[in-house]
Amino acid sequence: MSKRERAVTLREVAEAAGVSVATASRACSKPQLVTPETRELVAAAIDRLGYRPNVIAQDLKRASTGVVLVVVPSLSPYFLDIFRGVEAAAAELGYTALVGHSDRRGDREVAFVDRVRSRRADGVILATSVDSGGLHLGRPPMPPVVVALDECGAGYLPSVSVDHEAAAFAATSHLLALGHRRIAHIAGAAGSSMSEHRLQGFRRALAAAGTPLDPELLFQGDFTVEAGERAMERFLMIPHRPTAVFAANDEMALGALRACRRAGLKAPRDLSIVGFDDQRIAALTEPSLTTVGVPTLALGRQAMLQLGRILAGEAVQQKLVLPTKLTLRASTGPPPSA
Amino acid sequence: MSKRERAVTLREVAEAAGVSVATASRACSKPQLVTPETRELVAAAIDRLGYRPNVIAQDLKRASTGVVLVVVPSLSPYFLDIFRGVEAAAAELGYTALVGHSDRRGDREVAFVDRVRSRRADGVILATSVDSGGLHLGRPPMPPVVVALDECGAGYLPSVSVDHEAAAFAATSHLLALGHRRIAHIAGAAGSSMSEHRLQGFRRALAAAGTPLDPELLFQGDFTVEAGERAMERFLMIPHRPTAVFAANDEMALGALRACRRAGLKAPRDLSIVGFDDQRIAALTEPSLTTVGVPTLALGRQAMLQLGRILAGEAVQQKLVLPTKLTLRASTGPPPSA
DNA sequence: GCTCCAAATGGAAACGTTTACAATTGAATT
DNA sequence: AATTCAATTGTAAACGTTTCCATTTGGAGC
Repeated sequence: MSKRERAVTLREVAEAAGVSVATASRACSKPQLVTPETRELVAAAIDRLGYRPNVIAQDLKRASTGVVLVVVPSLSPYFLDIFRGVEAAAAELGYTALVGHSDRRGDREVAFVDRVRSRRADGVILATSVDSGGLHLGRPPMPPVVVALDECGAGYLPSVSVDHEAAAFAATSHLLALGHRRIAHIAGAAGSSMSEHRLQGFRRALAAAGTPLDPELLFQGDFTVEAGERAMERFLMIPHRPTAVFAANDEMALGALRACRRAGLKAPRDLSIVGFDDQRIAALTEPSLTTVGVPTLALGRQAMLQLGRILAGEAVQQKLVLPTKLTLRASTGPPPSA
Repeated sequence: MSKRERAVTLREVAEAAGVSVATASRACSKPQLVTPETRELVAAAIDRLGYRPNVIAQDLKRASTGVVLVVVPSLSPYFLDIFRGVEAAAAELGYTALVGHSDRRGDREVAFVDRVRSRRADGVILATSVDSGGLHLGRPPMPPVVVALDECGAGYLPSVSVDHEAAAFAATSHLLALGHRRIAHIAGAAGSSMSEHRLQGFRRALAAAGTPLDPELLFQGDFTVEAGERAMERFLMIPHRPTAVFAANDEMALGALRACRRAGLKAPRDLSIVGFDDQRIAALTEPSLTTVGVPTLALGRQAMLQLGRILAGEAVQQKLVLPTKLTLRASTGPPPSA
């Protein structure tokens, strides 16, 4: 233990000011209940002794901490945008937001939710794949948790998300409209419901256009740049190779782009590429990336507002869905044959 | 307030198990002090009632939280690497690390340090520019704070950093050795001691080589990609333009690179560029970036170890300096005339 | 001058733990 | 059989606040 000297308590302040502890407490937190003179007295004592309230004691008494935890799978700019959205809304509601990253490990997710169970935080926002995470929330009562971005497959947790399926449908339709017929898909991490919805949207768009899906044009990725590279390398070895690729996120689209360049192919001349997420980097690549924009800030903001309602004991809408926006940039164009 | 039902307390567990609160407490935290039978009894009751200890109460009693806060200026991958270093060491020492970002705002830094003053955290690691931040730590006793990456100019806080000046000297010397004589520098944010040390190293290298510094070749940046672009645009307008540029971080080097490409210049053929930090992206740019590697993980790790010592009441070495490493990649070469 | 009331204050009980101390056991030592 | 001791448990006092309740005070209204 530290040999740091004991901190100043409210008792000592009260003594120094010549008032009772109760009055000192009131002077701090409910100034209107105390005469201006006593207020002055206490303020002077606080200043003189360098008193800081012990928030842990306050939290224990008040049975709440004013802290919400935002759990993200990785500390990447994308998720941090969601966090920023949460943070802004949290500030408005008088909460403090802190980030924690789960590294996509279920046990770490549970550890964060446990912080709520053990009263170290008031609520949790999970911007992570709940279903894959093995997050078992155990017996009721359900802790105040809101899922952001993804949704809770089991349906027992409120969520704020986007319609991944519809967005993927739109992205694929864009490629079809440009004239592409052989379109490949690089799927996201297996077991993530986000990945599955995006894949379904892709499938539905092809079906709607009457274009059969060649199983060779489907690659099981995991959201990393490397997966994108491997996928594209595979696609390029197919005799009748695809003229367009729809990746389930920007990172994989980037990997695909890089593999193309290495193979001497230029997008969009030889091949069109579409990403998903509209991460900052998507606008900066060469060529810039056509991608599906996800309203990360709004997602975080709404998740926090939902959580706020839950914490206030209000009822909340179980599923909130925010709109996406297909952003056309330089990586897509008509197929080479056209 | 929430209409959530009151949580199960240790008292209820004790009653259910037919033992005293003290025994129940011991069964949880000091199992060796209790007979196996009682242990069983308590465990069963805990399970039956779904008891979770109230950590806030524990913290209050123990007068410590086991939490350390890592304050970073921005949630960028670079700082998150430092965080990861802290996190790993924290886990070894039995602490939990949480990130907070200050947005380079002094008041936010102070707010985080205040969290330890008000006992919500045991210590703080500041991976941020202390001197510019207006962080006034007020009267003693000094809270347990360690500065990482930067150092505390005023010298009243222990720090773990690298020798920015020597690293900048090495980077500049590399360019000189390649034959460059007109070398420009894009400086970091004004008021950051890191920026100043890097600038000094640059100056000293030129001086050591007997090369005078043209004031036109010095640009005051702020660590952003945009600053790098603007700097390079300025440099390219100079009649006798530089053949090499040393940027105070990778982001600005990237901006410079991009401005070059737009101007139709190719690195390293027409111009050499050196960055600082060796962020992940440095290896992925086209061309890949020659840059000064900063041991971010080790920096975080050592900072946490220092903090651990302080919290244990041990004396610590005031300044710890870790080595950097110049990583040669594809963005540097001999000047065009050579 | 008396009552009544609001405002200001103090005393003390909470909040849910941990732990110092005391009390109770039963076995081992003499 | 008396003594000592370790092991196990219980009682109660903390930790630093907030807040309920009671008490004191000084006017205002009669």
